Amino acid sequence: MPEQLSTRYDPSQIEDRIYAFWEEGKFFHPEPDEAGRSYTIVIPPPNVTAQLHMGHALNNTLQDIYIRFRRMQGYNTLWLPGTDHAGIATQNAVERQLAKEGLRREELGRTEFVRRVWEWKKAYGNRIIQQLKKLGCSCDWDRQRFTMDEGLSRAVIETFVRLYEKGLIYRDKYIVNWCPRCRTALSDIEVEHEEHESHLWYIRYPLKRGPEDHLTVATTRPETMLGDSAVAVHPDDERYQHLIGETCILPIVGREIPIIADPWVDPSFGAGAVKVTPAHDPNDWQLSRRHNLDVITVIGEDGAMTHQAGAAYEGMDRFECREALVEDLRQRGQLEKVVPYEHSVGHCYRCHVVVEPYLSDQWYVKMKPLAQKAIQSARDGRVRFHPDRWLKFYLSWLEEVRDWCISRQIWWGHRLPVYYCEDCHEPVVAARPPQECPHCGGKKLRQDDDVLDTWFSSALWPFSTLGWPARTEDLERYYPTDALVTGRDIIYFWVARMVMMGMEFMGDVPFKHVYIHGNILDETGRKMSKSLGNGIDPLEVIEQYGADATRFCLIMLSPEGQDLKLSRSKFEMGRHFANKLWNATRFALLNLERSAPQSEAELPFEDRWILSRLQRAIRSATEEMENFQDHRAAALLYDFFWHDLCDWHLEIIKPRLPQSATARHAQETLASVFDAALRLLHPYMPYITEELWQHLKAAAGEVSLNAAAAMDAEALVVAPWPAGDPARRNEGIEQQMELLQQIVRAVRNLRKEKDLPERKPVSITLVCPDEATNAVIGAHEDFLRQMAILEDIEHGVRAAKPPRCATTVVGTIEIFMPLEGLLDIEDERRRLRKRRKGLEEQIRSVDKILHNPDFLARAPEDVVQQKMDRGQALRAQLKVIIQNLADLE
RNA sequence: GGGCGCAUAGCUCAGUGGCGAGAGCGCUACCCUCACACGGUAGAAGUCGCAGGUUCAAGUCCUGCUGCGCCCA
Repeated sequence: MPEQLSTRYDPSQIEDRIYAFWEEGKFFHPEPDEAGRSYTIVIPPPNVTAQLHMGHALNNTLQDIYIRFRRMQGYNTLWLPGTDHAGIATQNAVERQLAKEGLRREELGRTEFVRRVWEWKKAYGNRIIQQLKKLGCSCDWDRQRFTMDEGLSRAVIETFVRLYEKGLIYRDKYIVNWCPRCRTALSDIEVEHEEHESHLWYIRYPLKRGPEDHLTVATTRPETMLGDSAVAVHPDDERYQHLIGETCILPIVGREIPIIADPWVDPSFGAGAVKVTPAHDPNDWQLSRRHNLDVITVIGEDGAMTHQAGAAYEGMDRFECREALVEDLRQRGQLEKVVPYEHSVGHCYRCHVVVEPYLSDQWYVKMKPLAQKAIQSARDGRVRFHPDRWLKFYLSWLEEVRDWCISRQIWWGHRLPVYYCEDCHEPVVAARPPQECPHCGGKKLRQDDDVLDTWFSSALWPFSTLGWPARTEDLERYYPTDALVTGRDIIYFWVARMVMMGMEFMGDVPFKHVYIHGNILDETGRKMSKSLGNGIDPLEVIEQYGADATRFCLIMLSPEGQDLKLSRSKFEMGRHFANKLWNATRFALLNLERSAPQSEAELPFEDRWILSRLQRAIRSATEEMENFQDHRAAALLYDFFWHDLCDWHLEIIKPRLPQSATARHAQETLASVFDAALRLLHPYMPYITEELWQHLKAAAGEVSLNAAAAMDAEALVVAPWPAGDPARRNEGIEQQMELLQQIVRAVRNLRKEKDLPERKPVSITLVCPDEATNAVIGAHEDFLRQMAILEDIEHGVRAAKPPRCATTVVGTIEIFMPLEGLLDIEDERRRLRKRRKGLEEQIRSVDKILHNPDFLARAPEDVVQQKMDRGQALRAQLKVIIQNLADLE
């Protein structure tokens, strides 16, 4: 009850209790057979290893806002949560833990290691889920999924088998991006390119026919020369015509290798001749297929030199070998020169080690046919991006997509449903382990050791989580989902692949809208990262400022899709607003405690005004939310609540409470405006609004206010979104209020400028331009008296100007404040002259426009009219100022 | 090299061709007034990055340039 509410909002007293209340009430859990259109979001599953960071906080706040908004609008709303097994990242994390025990995974063996990862998952995997709850996320936790769950694993196997049978999955020997640290292949997009300042080494390859002649090749990776099997030049390169078909001697190694011609060679690179290392460069590999060259692997899967690299280098790390080799070449005089060279080097996106091109057998998804459908569905507008510029980004990748390497040489993940016959060595792809080889009938089959890329299972997320391949009620009801909220960095990794898989297996897009939000940066504009240590921990922020403040600030600070520079102090704004919300509602509650007598009188002016303003807020907030303009909706609600409701309405009605002829009206208005305001703010600030709304509901019920009828929902989280009521809009009242507010501000300003005490009542005279305006003033004398702290108000069309007074003008209403002995004539003249100058300048600029015949001829009528009105108003004001100035001369 | 984004008050940012260009923080002055000092009232503060162009009208549209950031090659 109200007296229990402290004067400061303390989130720690409320948040956990409210969250438990929501969970017990099962408010987040929809049933597919319930009425209403559905609204569904699947969470971008955080890595099971993850801890909540600011990016998650923003991402999930946005999702929660849309989910809560739609839930209140009456949709059958599902926010499906879960986590992702994050193959490489999780395996790395568990290996680090083992290392502390002095163990390596190879010592444990695969089965035991995987068991340890599951144990680890059990211990730490739920951490981020708890953190999402802290943030207030209204996910349906009963439907929580994990990519390694039995169901999702079945979906993965099913997908693999079907794609294979369709010819869209194949195995090939090819140069892949290999991370020697993680010891696995990576897909193209898992490699991050960085500019490195390095060197270009020019090496002399002597010719066989006469060692005094040589050919110079340039390379950025000299260590690979140990695996060279040719030197290539462009067929049209005149410098080398005579050498094509000859043989040269590979320095140090002494191997004889051919000089070949191939149009792929860029004659402008280095000296125009390139060394060919088929096992360690994708282009060289292609070239070797065309020219039937030997393939010699000199760098192993661990990044160390193999025995094929020669006894001198075997076992050396690739970079160590580079130095040793360059030194050896130098000593033999075969190093022609070394020039500084900047080039882009690939790094593993998980561990940041330099990626090595590595020849191996891997499994691939043939992307073109799948991409085609994904391109089409976005072009057709069945998938829409917000902001829409990301559509181009999405399309540009899909249009040039290369086949996707999906096999990973790690242990944690979905093992490939591929079996090899030990007799005929043919691969067999099957959902269940086959009893015998379909090719030769052999009984001995061994499953492939590799697991699938984690993103392969993530690509199925929008339907695998709903039960696919089974045709479940959930799948029928909630697929396709409505919105996907994510960051731009995984548009390729995840968004595009989900669309491909959704189109392929469900025959429909996985979501209709993709909302791409910005990234969170630190104060200086750098990405927040663990290694820089510049991150702000959202849980600490929640602790310090409250979850609602955290959420509200993230939304207010991040307009659609823009990055935001964040610092801890920015969250103060949210805390202040939460406190304002708390205290204003507390004020309302205190005044609802006593019941006031019924009244037949008409609803007072200020009540009708705030109800009209509320209507405006409801309509705009709803519209903005429907267009994914959450930050605009948040800003306008902030403005409505703080400025219209607290600064004006609450201040005006104070004297009417607790006892007056219209006290009851004030109560009714308070109850209904706060009810609506709390509903509108609920998606952004769910905890505090739920708490306050529960109090409001109780208080309104106790004094049996009509407004209580609208509060019959069990909880705010499932209360209906405020409905617009155009009948409540009143343009005339809003305009009158605007005028009154201007007068109040003008008087306050005058008082301040004349150094009069703020609380001491003064008297004023208002000279109105017409009777209509005079009537408005007359009707609201009490309003002015109260808000501007006035004693006597003289007003009339011909009201007399008092002697020795300060003057100001609102529109064409003259405001006089008698000062008698206090008036400093010189100061007053200065003030009026300054005002005159300002007005003259404005009139000049308006006149300039109005004197332009083209403007009058071409601008729309209402714009012209508006400008003319403005010119007239300014002139009228100027006239008043000049007259009053003359009075002082 | 190609593409995208950003540049508006001291700071962080809103701004959907037509307003005296706004907010929050900070700053100045005065107020602990019985919802709130996490507050109130009033105020100062801006060649809207630069140069052209389109338009009756440009912070807003177009072109070029500069600076910063991101993506792809």
